[in-house]
Amino acid sequence: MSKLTETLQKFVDLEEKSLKGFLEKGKILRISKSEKLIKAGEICETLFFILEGSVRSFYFKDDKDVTISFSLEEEFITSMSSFITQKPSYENIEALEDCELWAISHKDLMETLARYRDLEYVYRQLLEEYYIRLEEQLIFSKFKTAKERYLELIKNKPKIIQKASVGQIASFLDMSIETLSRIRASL
Amino acid sequence: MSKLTETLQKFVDLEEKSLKGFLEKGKILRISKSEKLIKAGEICETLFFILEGSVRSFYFKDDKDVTISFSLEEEFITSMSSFITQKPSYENIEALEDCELWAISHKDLMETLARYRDLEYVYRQLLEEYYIRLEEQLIFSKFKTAKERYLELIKNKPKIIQKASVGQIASFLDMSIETLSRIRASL
DNA sequence: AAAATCATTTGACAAATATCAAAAAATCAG
DNA sequence: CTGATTTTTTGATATTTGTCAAATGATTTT
Repeated sequence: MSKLTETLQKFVDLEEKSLKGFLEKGKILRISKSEKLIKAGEICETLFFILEGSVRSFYFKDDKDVTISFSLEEEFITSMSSFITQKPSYENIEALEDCELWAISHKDLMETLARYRDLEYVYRQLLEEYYIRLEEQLIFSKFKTAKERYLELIKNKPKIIQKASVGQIASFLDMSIETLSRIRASL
Repeated sequence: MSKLTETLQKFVDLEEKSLKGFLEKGKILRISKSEKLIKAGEICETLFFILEGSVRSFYFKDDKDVTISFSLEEEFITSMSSFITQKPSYENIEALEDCELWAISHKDLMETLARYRDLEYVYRQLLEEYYIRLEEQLIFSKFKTAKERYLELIKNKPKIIQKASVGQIASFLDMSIETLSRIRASL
């Protein structure tokens, strides 16, 4: 749990009561490999923080599933667009391995943010951080070749290589399974 | 200026003094076609709102410039990562045509957000909106073919077709000038 | 352990797009 | 207006990556 506290305190020291108010609104939950946190078509009511484990977010394109992101320990994860708009999600999120998560409902989060000014400030900074990351991902996908994208993934999230299947990684990197297999063979 | 007010009020009715406090921190500025709002290498100190005109954001890849986004009237624009982190920008932003902008400095914005709670809330919602848009763009670029990406641009931002050059649009859509030219010929 | 299922690799070929070169069209300067 | 420059289009070819099919390897089930 201190992982969550540390992540929150990265930006500013929160007052004790804000931190406490926030933490006690959440629940710990454990899910096992392949279980879904969020299902396409449903409204995403929950923001998760990964205490242990890793998850994968994906869409369906025709019949195949296409990976959008991988998230590891100490990251917040939700179907952002569904969580924010409270409309049905297009995205699925599933556990890549057994996970321990901290979870807070949309309603509780909104109430907590409204109550504690310093928490609202932290939430804003989190949003900013996530925005920048997404922007980096977009630019990265524009500028790099298939091989460079793979090498970059190894550098940034090496753990993913062990935890996700070739198919999941390939769709994340926007290439076919075969192309990824050939890139790996060439290294 | 009421365009800016409307955009802010889209989320919640701001108190009169918050709105006033915010608006009077900004300045109106006019720039002519091709002038730069933000230059790569410099720290981006300003958040702009486009009252009239349109702008283009781009990076340099080797020697060529690659368009990252187009922004039209009634949108906020800045080099988000530089503005947020206050580190040098990798991004350039230039006017596609003569523009009228509203501009607020990072320092003034931060002070204003700290002073007016309801403004901070609006800023958060703006961030959320921009996040969702970026996410859509990322997914969109993953799922569509060259032709579909062009048709989507026509649907979403038809004005851009008139205002930007073929080269600018091609790099935005992640294809060569020649491919774009052929797609246009085939319609 | 053998059979069955699933995931990954390899090969042959096809499709999409990029690159290079040149022609045509549009824009600009004097 | 006219020649010069730039932008866009068109054509020929090369490259990258995808698709399909088969082979190999790994994992699970009985």
